[in-house]
Amino acid sequence: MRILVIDGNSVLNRAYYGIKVLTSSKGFPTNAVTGFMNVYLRELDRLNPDGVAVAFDLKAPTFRHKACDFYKANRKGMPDDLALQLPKVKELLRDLGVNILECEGFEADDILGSVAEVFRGDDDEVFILSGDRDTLQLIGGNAKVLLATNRETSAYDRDRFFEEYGVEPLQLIEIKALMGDTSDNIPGVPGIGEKYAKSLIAEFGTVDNLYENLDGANLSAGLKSKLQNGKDSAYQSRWLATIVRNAPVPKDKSEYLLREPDTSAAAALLTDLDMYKMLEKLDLGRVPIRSEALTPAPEAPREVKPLDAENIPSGVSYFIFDGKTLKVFSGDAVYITEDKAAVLAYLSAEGEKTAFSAKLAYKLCFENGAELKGLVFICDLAGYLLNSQATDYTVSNLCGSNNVSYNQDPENGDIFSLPALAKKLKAEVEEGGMSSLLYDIEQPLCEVLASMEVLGVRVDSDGIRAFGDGLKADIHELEQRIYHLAGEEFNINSSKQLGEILFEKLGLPSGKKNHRGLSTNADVLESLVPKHPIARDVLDYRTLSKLLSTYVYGLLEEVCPDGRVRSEFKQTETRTGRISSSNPNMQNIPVRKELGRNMRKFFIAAEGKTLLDADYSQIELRVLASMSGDENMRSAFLSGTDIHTRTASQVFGLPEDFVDPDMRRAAKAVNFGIIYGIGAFSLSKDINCTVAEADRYIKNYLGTYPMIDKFMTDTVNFAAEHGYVTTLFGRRRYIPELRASNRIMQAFGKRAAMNAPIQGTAADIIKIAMIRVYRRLKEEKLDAHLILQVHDELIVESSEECREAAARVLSEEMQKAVSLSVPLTAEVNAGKSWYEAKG
DNA sequence: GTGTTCACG
DNA sequence: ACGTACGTGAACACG
Repeated sequence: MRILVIDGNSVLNRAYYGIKVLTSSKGFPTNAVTGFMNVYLRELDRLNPDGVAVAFDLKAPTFRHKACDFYKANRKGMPDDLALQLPKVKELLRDLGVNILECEGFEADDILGSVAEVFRGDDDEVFILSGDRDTLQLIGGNAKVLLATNRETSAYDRDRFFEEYGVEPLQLIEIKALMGDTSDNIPGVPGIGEKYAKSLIAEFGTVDNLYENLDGANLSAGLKSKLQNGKDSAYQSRWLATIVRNAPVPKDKSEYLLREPDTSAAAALLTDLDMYKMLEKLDLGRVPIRSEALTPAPEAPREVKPLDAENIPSGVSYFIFDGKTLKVFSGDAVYITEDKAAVLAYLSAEGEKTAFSAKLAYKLCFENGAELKGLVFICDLAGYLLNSQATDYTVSNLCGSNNVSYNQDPENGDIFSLPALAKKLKAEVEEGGMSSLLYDIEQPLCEVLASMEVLGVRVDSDGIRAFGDGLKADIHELEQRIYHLAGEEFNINSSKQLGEILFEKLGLPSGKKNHRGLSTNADVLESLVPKHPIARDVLDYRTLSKLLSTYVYGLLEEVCPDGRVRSEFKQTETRTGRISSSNPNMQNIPVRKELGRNMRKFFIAAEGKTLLDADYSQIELRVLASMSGDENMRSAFLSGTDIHTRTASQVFGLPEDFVDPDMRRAAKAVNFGIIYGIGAFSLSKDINCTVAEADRYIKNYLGTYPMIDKFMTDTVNFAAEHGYVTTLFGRRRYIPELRASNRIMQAFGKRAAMNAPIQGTAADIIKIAMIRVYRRLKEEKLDAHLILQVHDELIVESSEECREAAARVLSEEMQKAVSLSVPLTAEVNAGKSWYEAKG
């Protein structure tokens, strides 16, 4: 039979270090479990074995059959967040019917070797899966080793091994005896490294043979004495490196067969860990979950019937609308229709409605002059508030992460589950203090975004095409110049090929490395400008081709037949509470450099209309001033002077008149850095100074604004204690990274913790402003409509007549959206195009 | 499908 | 000795 034997500890360990951060919504680490299962399932699928066994070290393997005191004495203990996952993997494997082997006094690799001994029959095939190259010594006979990395697995048989090592698999032990292995605390012979070890064993075959013939061997005197002195260590190391094959594993082959899985238990465990992808991979998505903690699923309704426009369910109802099919749960029946008239009749009828998601319903209503009535609860938005870091919000995912049992009906499980889910979400949102955030901000905003998506923005396609033609000509010219300078034609877009030209052929100095080669990013190219003319050309080429492919071609593809583009504004996408924009992304249209800024000339108002552009001035810094309560920063904003000049003046201790542009630039960089959770290294790169200088700037800054310093410290402490941070309006962001064992990860968590309350509060504020602007334009019956949002900027398309009134609405509603301890200011400009209106 | 690069706030 | 600002989306190359 064919058997797969896995070194559980080693594969789990690789998985843990291979995947960065992955946790359940409750913060339980799942990176190792996920990585392990991915590797396991990949191999299971590929090999289709009859039997599987997973070997683990027993809990306290301080000494084993090899009674050496130092053995693994200083091997570092498992990180906590890996140790937590070990029992989960075992439990999951048991649930899936996989045999787990643990033997007192033996390590996992000894078990592998022992199992291989059991399967030595002519009809047997053994595949040993491990992340550890030590295991390669087990190759032989009918045993192959699969060496697992996170990305792929490479299979080693005897020939492949010989090709790579030049010796037989068993001789790996002899090599180790000489060279040792620091990760396993095998000493080897002092002074003998990999190179000598390999060549000595290639020549002598074994350690024994080497020592027997040492005297007459043709080796240098130094080498000989090293070997002579290290003889004891060599034999001890040889012993340590040997995987034993006599662990007490089952001798009966049938014991290794896969057992019947307990799918219910596996599904419950995966659900608890928020591992929904895995649930689907294992095809357990519809398995009923046994758990007393779950909110019971509603009884399946008695009937499923078509929805009739003449006979709409009234009263309390729940609906799911995907743009085409409408499913309504009301009373004890489910109604289904794809008929637009019936959908509109339902949506515009009275009655208390709960939606899974509502934007598509709003859009349908807008497009047909109907009104969506009675909507009181939107589930996906509630789910987003409870955990903004999920990747997608589906009924089954939300049920899973909120302990609601998902109805297993293959056709209508979603709609059947909705009432219980909504009830639970509502309670959770309230519990989290986010009711107002949901009912006063997110839910009303949904209608605003739907309206913006339906309206879209007019573009000048001919203008874009003409601009693109100009770019094309310039790009062609640059291409020719670059090929000439390089002495050959190559794909400039390929950083690999470009790197070869720059760093190998032209011999230019390379800067940073990324793990795929040498970086060719703008920073590196900029540093090469004084050294070679090709650098400038490549930079220009990059700028132009970015404009052409992303903006010119990308945008033209998105233009609707009526000459407008309709971006999608996603409300459950970002972890901070911002909205995102896609197809096309209207939030990253060029503006900083003049060439790109020209793109904005092609976003125009419709005939007889004008664009109004309003943007908040320094909203994030004002939020920080207000939330931290720093008097110095507050008074800076109250004084009304330029904030960066003011900061420079205070940090450098000079009157504002004495602040030169460099000082202002530095102050500005620190102001931004503070918002992002500053580090001296990055600041120094940003303003081109030494790390020590940057460090001093930061210290001066925090000394000048002591309450900002305290606010940041308090925020990180709160996050460490509670696992999340909040905005002024109670929006949460969970920061599981703070619990990671990895320092780099933790540092990232700290920065994210410092940034989220600021970025998130600013996001909350502009959302409030959007709702108020939308409502007031409607109340005042102005021919003016919100069409775009770019984080701190709102754009309204208005008739010429309503222009003044609409501008007033924008400015007033943005400024008074919320009352902070510093004023919020917004500037409004008008123009025929976005370029003009931007001021 | 992932990584690199670069556009925005 | 590490790798270094926060949050996004799109195009392209490459395996």
